[in-house]
Amino acid sequence: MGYIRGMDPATLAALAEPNRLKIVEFLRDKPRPVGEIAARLRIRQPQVSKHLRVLAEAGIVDMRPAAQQRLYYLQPKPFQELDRWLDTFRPTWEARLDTLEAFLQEMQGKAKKPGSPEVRRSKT
Amino acid sequence: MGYIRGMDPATLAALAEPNRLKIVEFLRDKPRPVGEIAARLRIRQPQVSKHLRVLAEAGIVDMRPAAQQRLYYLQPKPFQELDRWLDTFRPTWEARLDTLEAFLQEMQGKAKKPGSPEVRRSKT
DNA sequence: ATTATATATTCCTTGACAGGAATATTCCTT
DNA sequence: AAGGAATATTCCTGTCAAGGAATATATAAT
Repeated sequence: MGYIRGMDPATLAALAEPNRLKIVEFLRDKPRPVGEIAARLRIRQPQVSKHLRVLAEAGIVDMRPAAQQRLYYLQPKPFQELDRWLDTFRPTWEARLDTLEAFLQEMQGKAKKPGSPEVRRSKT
Repeated sequence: MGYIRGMDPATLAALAEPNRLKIVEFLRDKPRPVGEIAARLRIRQPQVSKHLRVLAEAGIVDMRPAAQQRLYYLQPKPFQELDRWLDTFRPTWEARLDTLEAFLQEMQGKAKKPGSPEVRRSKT
């Protein structure tokens, strides 16, 4: 653990596995016991338990025992973290084209070769 | 390709690799040539090219040639997609505790669990 | 206590992937 | 045309993660 600042790759890695992503989406509505997840997603129970462990270690889910069952549910924190991370890209989305043009200009001047090549600009 | 609806795991997989995540963050501000990325992140050039290929195949970056250089820049679409996906969880974040409690109630209907915390419903 | 139900863990095998090193390719310069 | 600079690709190797199968653990019911 760590990642005081920035996005934790572990969160993304946990979500990147297709079956785990489906599990997360299945948990979106309400907590679910392991067996129900396995039945719904047609994954064998041991694999579901393993995936849930990975998700839990990433802080994406937590669990509450209920009799022999274990009710798994989502934790908001990783999603909020991901959301905040995405926020840092919004400025880029909008200014992207401008930045590209500006940067191309800048590059051509800054390129350490004298006699800079001609700038190719796409027509609009 | 595919994934008409829902989140594409490939996007997450591409972002999950630590070096690739750093590359993406480095590209946040403006387009960069491969060599600059390699120098800044202290990764060997071939590995950077490979990572960029993965990112490109995931639609996260695109490229524009400038002389012998290749300027890589971010593509907004995957981020927007990720953002929309996150939106589908927002309702859950807020109602999470309620849902949990409600579900536990329902569960307890057939299985009593001792030590269960008192139910506090913020629902008026 | 024994049995049943629900879940977790272990062992094994296989495939994917990341890094290193060397080489190929592309484009510019002279 | 030849050489140089920037980037891409290939081959190799080690590591790690995911699924299958079997088994262990926890809790409940009888």
